[in-house]
Amino acid sequence: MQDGSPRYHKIADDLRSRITKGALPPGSQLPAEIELQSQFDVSRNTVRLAIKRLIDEGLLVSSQGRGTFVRVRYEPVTLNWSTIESRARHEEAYVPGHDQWASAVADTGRTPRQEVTVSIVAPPAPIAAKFGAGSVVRRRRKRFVDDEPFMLADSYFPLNLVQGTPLMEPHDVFAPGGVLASIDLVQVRYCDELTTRMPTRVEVEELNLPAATPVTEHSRTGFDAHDRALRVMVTILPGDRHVIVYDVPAD
Amino acid sequence: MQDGSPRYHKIADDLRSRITKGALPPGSQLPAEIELQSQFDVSRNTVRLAIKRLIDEGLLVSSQGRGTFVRVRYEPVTLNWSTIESRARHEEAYVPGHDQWASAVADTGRTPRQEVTVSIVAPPAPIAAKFGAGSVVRRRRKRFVDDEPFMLADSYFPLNLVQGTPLMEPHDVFAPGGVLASIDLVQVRYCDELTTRMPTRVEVEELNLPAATPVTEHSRTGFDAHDRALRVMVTILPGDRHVIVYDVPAD
DNA sequence: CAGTGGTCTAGACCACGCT
DNA sequence: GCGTGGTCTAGACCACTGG
Repeated sequence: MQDGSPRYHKIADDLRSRITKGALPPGSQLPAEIELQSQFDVSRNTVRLAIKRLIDEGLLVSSQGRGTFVRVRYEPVTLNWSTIESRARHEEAYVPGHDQWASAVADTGRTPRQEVTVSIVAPPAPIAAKFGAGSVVRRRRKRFVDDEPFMLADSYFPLNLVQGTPLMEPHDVFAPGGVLASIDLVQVRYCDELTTRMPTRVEVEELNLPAATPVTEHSRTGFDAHDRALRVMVTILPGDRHVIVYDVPAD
Repeated sequence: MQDGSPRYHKIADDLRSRITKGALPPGSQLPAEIELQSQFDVSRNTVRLAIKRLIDEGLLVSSQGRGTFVRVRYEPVTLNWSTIESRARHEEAYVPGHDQWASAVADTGRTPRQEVTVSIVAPPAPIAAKFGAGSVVRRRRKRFVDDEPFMLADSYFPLNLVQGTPLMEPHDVFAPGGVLASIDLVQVRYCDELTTRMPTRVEVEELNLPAATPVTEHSRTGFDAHDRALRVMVTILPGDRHVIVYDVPAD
């Protein structure tokens, strides 16, 4: 960069290149701010501006009382959304107690777990747009990996379709072909919509997200043979720990 | 929030609620920092911390000499990647000079444009993993909407497949069924991988991205009937202006 | 030119994690 | 208790935008 760029940019550039060159490997601790202050001969605030810049790029994390560290990336979980609810695939590869997400996590040598809460709610606007204004059942799943919060998955069903079924109970429901098949509703196609954004404050706290971690909001609507929406599943996938895959046939 | 939270959090909360309640609509200007300083009776740095927090959430943008404004969101462009290169679809809906991206942009009343540059390069690692180590042709497209940079799309082809074809020339190539069909190569399936991350500094500058704008990196690999990779297309989609759609048949 | 945000200083005290 | 980052102050000057 030119001479014209501010000092904290140059300090950030210096530290960034130390990181990408491997002189500061993931997990290693940066020199204390006081130390950097004298190394670069600037005030502490200027050091902090440089560090903030790298935190915003997702390269550093800092925590009060401990220090500032080069960020350690999660090993990503790969989810193939074109087969995740395939009936055919489930018949061939059904593992009791594991859906595809849990299997993908277990494949990386970690331990998946989920907490389920079920409630009857007035539908939020995007859900009402698909089902109409009637009450809906929300099955909220918070998914953990090695006991750390990892992702959120909310499923919405029209109340009249699921009342009195096992889906109303706050337990895991695993079944070949997915939860709807277990109550004799057949989805013949899905429509998935993906958007990418910064997390809300609530999501940051629920998922314990480090700074500069964007999320993908994945919304899947399942339809039956009469093009009636049976279910909407909204998944919040932190970008630092997921890869999303689709297999697409050409026609 | 409790009394324990820092002052700049409370100031941010106050401003955030003014924004979400509509008292500060998109595009409106915030009071100057000096003004907020006396309104909240804090130092200017504390005001700046609060503002930075909201910038990081994507709610505000500020520019030197002009002021700080409530961020105006783009009207998103919706891309359906399950039909974007469909031959069937192109035969029915072929518009000369428009691919699906350009059509999606035109649908929102804006004007699409792209700049194409072609070069022969050594393949970057993820590309080499799919094609092998031979030289590849990179067709880089920078796409604009109303003359503002909007997204990046790089296509990679093995050199031997495209040498001497129109794909080597730095012009738009539009054809029913896509560019490969135009040189008699037939892709029978695609594999798409999506990841979400913060943009690199280079992407921030190329795309003129506001702070707190994450990107989706979409990578599509096309295969022929012998499962040979014919092309890899890597697309960088800023999260504030795109919705990605997939239609998925159940099986 | 006046007014805005951007950069920078040199201090101070607080909150947290560790040992 | 010590060392870390987190919060906060009260200034200063610079760089850019717009009338």
